[in-house]
Amino acid sequence: MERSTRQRQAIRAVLEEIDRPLSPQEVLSAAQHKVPGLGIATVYRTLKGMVEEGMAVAVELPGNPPRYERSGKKHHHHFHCIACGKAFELEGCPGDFAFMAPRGFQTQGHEIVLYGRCAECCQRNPGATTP
Amino acid sequence: MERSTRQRQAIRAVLEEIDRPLSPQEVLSAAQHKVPGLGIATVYRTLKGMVEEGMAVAVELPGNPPRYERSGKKHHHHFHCIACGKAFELEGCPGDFAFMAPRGFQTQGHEIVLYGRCAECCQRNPGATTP
DNA sequence: GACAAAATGATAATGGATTATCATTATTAA
DNA sequence: TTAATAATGATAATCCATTATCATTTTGTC
Repeated sequence: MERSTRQRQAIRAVLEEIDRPLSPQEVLSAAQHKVPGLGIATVYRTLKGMVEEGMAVAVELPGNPPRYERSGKKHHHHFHCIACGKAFELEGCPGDFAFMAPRGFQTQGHEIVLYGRCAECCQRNPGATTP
Repeated sequence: MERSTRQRQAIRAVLEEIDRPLSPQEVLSAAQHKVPGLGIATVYRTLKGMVEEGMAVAVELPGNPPRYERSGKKHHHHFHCIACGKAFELEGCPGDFAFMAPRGFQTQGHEIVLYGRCAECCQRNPGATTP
């Protein structure tokens, strides 16, 4: 039977509260503020369970192990900071890209990833930013 | 000293001839037609060397180990077939996506990946295709 | 052709992420 | 409360891609 433990509550809360895809390690760090002794194995187990239940989804960014965000959000994409490594959620999507596919190909979906520096990293080491 | 071996010639030829990003295993299979005894270690070694020389670049698709294509192509993106797993090159790019980044973020690049079925896989199991 | 050195191929070793194990702890229903 | 058992945490084990090792082969030079 599914039991409601402090650990699971903490992990679920973290994914509710932090609106960007989190790696298992990031989930661990954040959830340990709520449940100090929390172990990484429990994080993996809980994330896996949440994905199976449809409560969370894995977000795959090129060259990285999966991160996790809560499911149910509307179609969106991500920003990957090359300085701190964090992933962020972007709002909206510029459209359908099926027209890019060669003749005879059947497009079912797409992924867009922006790379650059997040606001925090731009501050830390200033330069041109999105106005 | 850099020596020109049959193995390297074969691996380089494969990347010239096949215009889509290839995994080390795909490179191995293709190059073994030219050099039967070719080993996977040589493929990894040669690909690594080609990237260092700037002759090839790694292509990272979400959730996959790097594939390799020859460098020098103009800005483009990729299509990933969910049926056969092959990656394909797409022509052109619909534009700049920096406007999608939140205020304060500095965008330096972007990646687009289309998912669906390649022409060959559509044929094998027909359905709607790009007209 | 002979030699020195780079390259190869087979495979063991490595590294990082994820999963399994298992003794201990915590939750839930009675 | 208690009993039954699911969940946890520490860590060993696993998995897979990639790299290192090393005896053998091949290349380029004389």
